[in-house]
Amino acid sequence: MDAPGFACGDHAACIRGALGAAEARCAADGARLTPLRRRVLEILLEGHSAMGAYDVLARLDAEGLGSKPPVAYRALGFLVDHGLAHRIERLSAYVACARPGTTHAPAFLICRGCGAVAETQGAEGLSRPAAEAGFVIEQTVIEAEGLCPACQGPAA
Amino acid sequence: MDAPGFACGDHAACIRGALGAAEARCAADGARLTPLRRRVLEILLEGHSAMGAYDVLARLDAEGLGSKPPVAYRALGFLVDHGLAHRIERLSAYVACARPGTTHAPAFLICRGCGAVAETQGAEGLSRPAAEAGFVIEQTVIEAEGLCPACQGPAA
DNA sequence: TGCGCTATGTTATAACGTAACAGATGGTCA
DNA sequence: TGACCATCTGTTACGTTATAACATAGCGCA
Repeated sequence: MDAPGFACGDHAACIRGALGAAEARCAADGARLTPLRRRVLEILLEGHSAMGAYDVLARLDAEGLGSKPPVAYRALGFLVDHGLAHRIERLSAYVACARPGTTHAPAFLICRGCGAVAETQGAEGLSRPAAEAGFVIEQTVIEAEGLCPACQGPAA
Repeated sequence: MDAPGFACGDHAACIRGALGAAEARCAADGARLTPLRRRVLEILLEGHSAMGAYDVLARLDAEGLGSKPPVAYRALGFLVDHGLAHRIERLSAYVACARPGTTHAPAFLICRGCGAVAETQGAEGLSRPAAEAGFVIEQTVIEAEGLCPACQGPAA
């Protein structure tokens, strides 16, 4: 996936790279990328857009890997905790991280036409007002909803 | 309520002012601030922090104004549509707008200690990456979670 | 072997949200 | 005045999202 873009040139390579980075990250953290967790990450990567926890769960169920909500939520929680996936609050959904391995405050562009989600650099305009209010930021949610290039031409 | 702050000097005055501004805004929009909608706005203003739709509904129910979810969700939807309240995605909750009457892309500072929510100016750092990606922004969600000044001293 | 840790499996339920239809209210216009 | 229309409110029923709590399994190691 390109930096702030909606297209990745080679999706198979994109997935392989992300999985490799995820393994490196887990090794560095002393965390275990178990088969279940790895499969959930793959499912998110394959979709290349945000998926609801129950969508992921349906995939797991079809593969015999689990059928109850906590299975999906725990795996997703693990991925989010380790920076391998992000939760999109606006959609109550999850996406694979486009930049695993780097600590970041990501921002997301969400297309309401096709549902694609692009990850970009976190616009840190919040620092100044937070400092003025004496507020200490721990996490940020920065999401924009609109139309991606492909969905702008035809009337939505 | 002060601009980016967590305290309002005089809450009763703060509520009166917000209600007045809401009435002006509805008049300008040709929208009707019915007793139910007005009461929901008052409930949000009294709390001075984010409330879940079901918390609002419980208040309405106690006052005999409605007991079913759609009653609360419709009133909250009206307030959000007219810029009189905002939805905080991170909390699945709602706050009264601190700046009714002005069109804005608000940002929020959410204290995880006391639950207070401060509204600040929308940090528009998203414009540049969006433009680079050819993305047209329609709405933004900009929220930071952390600790307000009052909750930083004592260990959380 | 038995302990302790982490991960996974399962039950049950809580919390959040909405589609669809029914009734009430108030304005307008022939 | 009365028919009509639009909007708001009331209600049923259900769908979606999420988590607490407890049970089971596997693994390393003293």
